[in-house]
Amino acid sequence: MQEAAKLFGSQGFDATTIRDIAAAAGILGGSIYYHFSSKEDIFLAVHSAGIESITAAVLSAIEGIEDPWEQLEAAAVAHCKALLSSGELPVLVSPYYSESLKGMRDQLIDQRDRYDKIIAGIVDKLDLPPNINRSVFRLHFLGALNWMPTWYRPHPDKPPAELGRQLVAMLKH
Amino acid sequence: MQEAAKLFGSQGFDATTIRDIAAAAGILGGSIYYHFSSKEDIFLAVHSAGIESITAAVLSAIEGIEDPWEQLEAAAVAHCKALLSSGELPVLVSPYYSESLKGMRDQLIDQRDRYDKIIAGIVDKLDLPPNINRSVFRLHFLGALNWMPTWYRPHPDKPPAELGRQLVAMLKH
Amino acid sequence: MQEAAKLFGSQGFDATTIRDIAAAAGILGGSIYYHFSSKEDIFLAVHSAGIESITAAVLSAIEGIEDPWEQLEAAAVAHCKALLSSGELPVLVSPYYSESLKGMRDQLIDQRDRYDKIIAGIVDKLDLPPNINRSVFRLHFLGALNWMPTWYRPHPDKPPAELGRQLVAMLKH
Amino acid sequence: MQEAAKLFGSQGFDATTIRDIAAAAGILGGSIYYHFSSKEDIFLAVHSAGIESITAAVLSAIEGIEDPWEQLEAAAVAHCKALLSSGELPVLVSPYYSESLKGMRDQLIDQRDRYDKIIAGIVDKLDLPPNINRSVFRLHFLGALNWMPTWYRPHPDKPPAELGRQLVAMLKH
DNA sequence: TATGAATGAGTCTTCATTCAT
DNA sequence: GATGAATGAAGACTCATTCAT
Repeated sequence: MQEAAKLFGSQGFDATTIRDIAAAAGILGGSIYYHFSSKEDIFLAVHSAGIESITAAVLSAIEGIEDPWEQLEAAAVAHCKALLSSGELPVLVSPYYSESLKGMRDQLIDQRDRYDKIIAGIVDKLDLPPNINRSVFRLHFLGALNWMPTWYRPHPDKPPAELGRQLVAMLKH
Repeated sequence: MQEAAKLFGSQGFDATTIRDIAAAAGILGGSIYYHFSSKEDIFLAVHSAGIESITAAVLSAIEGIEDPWEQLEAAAVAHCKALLSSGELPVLVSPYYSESLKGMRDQLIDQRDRYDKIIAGIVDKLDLPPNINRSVFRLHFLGALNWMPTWYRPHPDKPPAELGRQLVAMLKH
Repeated sequence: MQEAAKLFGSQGFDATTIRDIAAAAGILGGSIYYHFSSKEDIFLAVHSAGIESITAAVLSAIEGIEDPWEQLEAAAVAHCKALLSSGELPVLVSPYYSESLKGMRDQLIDQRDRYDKIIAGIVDKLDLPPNINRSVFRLHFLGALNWMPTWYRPHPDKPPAELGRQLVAMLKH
Repeated sequence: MQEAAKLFGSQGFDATTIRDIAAAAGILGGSIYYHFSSKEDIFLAVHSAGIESITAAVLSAIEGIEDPWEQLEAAAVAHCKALLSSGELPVLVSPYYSESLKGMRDQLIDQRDRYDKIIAGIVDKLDLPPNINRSVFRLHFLGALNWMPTWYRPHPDKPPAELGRQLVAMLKH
């Protein structure tokens, strides 16, 4: 599953083949089916574990922090680290960009739901101008974060954590 | 090309087949190759046209506006409209999520470059606290925008334009 | 037809496309069908012209020569020149190597027949040991000649004519 | 591979489809790719085995023979038998007649090289008039032999072996 | 005579999946 | 638990051929 996470995370669902995953795990394609019943099954498992891990990282990061803005910053930083410091990067793809993923759409959304709620909880406590819709705020906040893998290339001056801090600085009034 | 744009935009590159595109255009698969020499070729053409259209929309939206924040808002609104009001929606996918797209990465980035520069021009004139990195600002701004197709479902209360306005409201100090 | 001869001669029947030929002739694929009714048709025409030209070359080369061995040498030299000094090289492929050509087999053989008879006429007059079968002699003679394009690369020390002379020197007792 | 050899040998590379080969082997098209990674791969394997088999046949045929002309005859006979008595006929096609084969040209020539050297060794020891170039001699000798599949049809009066004997008789002074 | 556009069958190749061993 | 071998559907792409203009 670690190997699968790496592959799905770096190549996407369609471009990752069962044989890729098997090879990375040191077995043959067919053997995968002893452990999982389908490619979607693997993806769901990997996705779930990814969400789990990012959720745990965020929860532990905001623990003990009172101020909502500071919580948001801690969450952003944790999210960035989990997403960008590859290794076994959490799959956080959008069902939007792949027809194949659409079949799993509902399950994927379910898995992500708990994480979304945690962020929503923080956003709710934020001191925001009345014209700001908190739901849209959350979606744009997560959107900016999730788009990062698109452009981010490791660089000493801009560590993942810094990108999270900057985002919150941009948003905090 | 309009049909191809719709399909690429809604299903992604891998999941869109040449036959899908041909069928949508009312011809057969093989006939596509009279007009384009490969699937990548079609994508590049569609992507280029998409960028072109969104660029034109933004340029015309900010024309005559002096205040940078107002420009940013106009740009965000134009971007949202172009991206979300389907019809001939501009393909603005991320090469990150598809191995196949990675082969075109450089060309895709080249095409997007001019648009990026326009946004960068606006961001440069913005009155921002010194601790904000303008480059990161631009990337998060565009990231939030580009992630929208992931979650947006048409709804009378939240027209595309409103999402753009909200984003700028969130960022403006 | 000159262009078609060059292409068929250098790439073979299967690898030469109607569009290749058309492009070489400065027109478009479809336009070919005003002049020929099929690809096979073109090939047959080109093949026929090729045989015609090699036949003419050989006939004119042996004209006025009395001695059969000298005739054979003149024929070999003419054959080599026609086959190897490209330009519009005569197509002399073997229906053996291409399933597609097999459909035309009989017609191809008919066309080649007259040329074969000329060589057979020369071989008949040759002073040969009684254990040599003249028919096999002719076939091996032509076989060696026709295989040349396989290995021959233009070289000042070994001009096409010399290869023909050598072959006859090898055979003459 | 035996089936592939037969097909490549009788129809050529282009006209032999993967499905042909698979069907002859009693499996489906896709299954081929478990054993070979491409059509060229199969051809190379078959060609190599063909050369190997003809080489072995010739080596064993000339073993124990001292006289070079007798060696040449033994070699010619072995070559003819291997080439014409189908069964698992060695592919010995010419890269000249197929554009597709040209891509493999160098590898094909490499494979054939060892065999060429064996024949060259025999030709070197031959008692030949000084005006005969031994390299050209070898090429014409092999040319006549390799062209045989073009015209040979099994016939009790002219068994493959006899054709080899005749060729050497024609050449021996 | 030539063009532009389309057809449709066919080609190689890929890949998730199955299953007997 | 794993392997080797196969399946079969699907995909991109090619190309001879057709035909209205």
